[in-house]
Amino acid sequence: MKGGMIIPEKTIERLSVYRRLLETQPVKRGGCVYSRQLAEMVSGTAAQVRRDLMAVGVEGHSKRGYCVAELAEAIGGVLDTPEGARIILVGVGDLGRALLGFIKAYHARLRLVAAFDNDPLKIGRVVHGYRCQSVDDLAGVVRSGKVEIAIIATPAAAAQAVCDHLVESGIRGIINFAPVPIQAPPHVWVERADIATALEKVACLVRQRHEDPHPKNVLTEEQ
Amino acid sequence: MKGGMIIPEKTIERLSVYRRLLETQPVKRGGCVYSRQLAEMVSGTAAQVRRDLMAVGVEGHSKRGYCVAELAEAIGGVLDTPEGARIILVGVGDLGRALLGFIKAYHARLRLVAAFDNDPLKIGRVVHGYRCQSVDDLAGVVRSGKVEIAIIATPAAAAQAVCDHLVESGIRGIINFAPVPIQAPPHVWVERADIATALEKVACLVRQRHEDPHPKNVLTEEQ
DNA sequence: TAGATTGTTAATCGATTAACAATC
DNA sequence: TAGATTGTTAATCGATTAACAATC
Repeated sequence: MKGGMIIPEKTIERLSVYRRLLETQPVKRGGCVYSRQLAEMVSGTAAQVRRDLMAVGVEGHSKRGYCVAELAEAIGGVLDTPEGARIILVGVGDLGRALLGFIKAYHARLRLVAAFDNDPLKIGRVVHGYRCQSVDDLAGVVRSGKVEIAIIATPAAAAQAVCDHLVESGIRGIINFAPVPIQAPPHVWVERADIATALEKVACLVRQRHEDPHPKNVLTEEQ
Repeated sequence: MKGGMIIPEKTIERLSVYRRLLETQPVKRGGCVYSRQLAEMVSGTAAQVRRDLMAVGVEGHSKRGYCVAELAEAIGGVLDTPEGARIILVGVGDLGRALLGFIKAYHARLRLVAAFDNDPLKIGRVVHGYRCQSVDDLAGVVRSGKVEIAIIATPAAAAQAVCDHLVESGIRGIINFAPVPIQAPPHVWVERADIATALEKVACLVRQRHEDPHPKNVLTEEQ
């Protein structure tokens, strides 16, 4: 990949998935994969896989495909912060607990700096090896710990206020699991992770498809 | 909305968000909202909101905007299954527990038919009011309970096998929280809900933007 | 009326897919 | 060589945004 250019959002998502597959699949003979094989694993097309891999700057071989080890390393060069991204979690309920488990599993690439809650019963308790702190300490920790990313796993009612504090403290990216949209300035990337919407979406799509096996798009229907 | 047509995926996602905002925001004076106001709440454009609302078949008023109550009801007509979508959960770990909490909060629109795990210590236990059953009963429950949607919240290693059982039992939609892609036939809608990818994506995007404040797209760069 | 908003079409933008010369 | 695959450009597709007549 040439320097100073950005990789499309969707490509980044797929690169993350490709790498996890490369790391967990049993090693292919010769340690190589074809774009066609990766495509099959993600239910995509070989052309798309090759286009995605263009962005990471690895070279394939017309006979052998791509070297698995080299590919995984090159994707890491695109996705990873060398020392691991510095991250905090706000909201240590059931979902927060689950997220701490995820982060722990990815400890090589993600550094959890702190976890926060406003419930006095939770403050001081240790979850998945991380101690829960008071949200009153949030701004200080974000600033002094050079935290780049925050996960909001609070109830809907608290999300915007937490977001505002994070932005003010210099956060750069937020992953929002609260079932409500939050507003942040354009220099802060907000990733929606809205479970309620995902559930409603699938329920609706499944019903749409059931009721009409060959539906047309409402906005582009031909007469 | 005219019958027999499908609504774009992205529009469905936004309709879900609009409705939740309409239901939770303090009622505007006169019980009306403008497309511009909804747009601001979701950090979108007024044109997009109006285009989305075209699909639900409500009429706005050039002086008053849209009637909140009427709009929320009309969105429900598009999104909701009248009796609530029939859903199951597979995997009652931390994440599964959190999801049961979410589903409980949406009990009017989602009917949890059952929750499953393969851990003998969990089977029989009650979580958020739902009793955990053995995965051995999965196929039978899906078939006899006419379950449309399943949530996979298992470890990565179990996801594909669970998916296969679900598909065989006649499931119509799957939301996959396991950090691995699953393969299903085209008549089954699979929605990715990959937390590991979301974390890696935001970490990468935040870094990209930091290193180059005015980046170009790697694939469409002009010379 | 003047001004703001809706409903809708056309233009733009970005992402996916098709196609194919170059390679082994 | 013949055949499959890569790397890349052009074509297609779908989603977003701009524009504007109709409305109140």
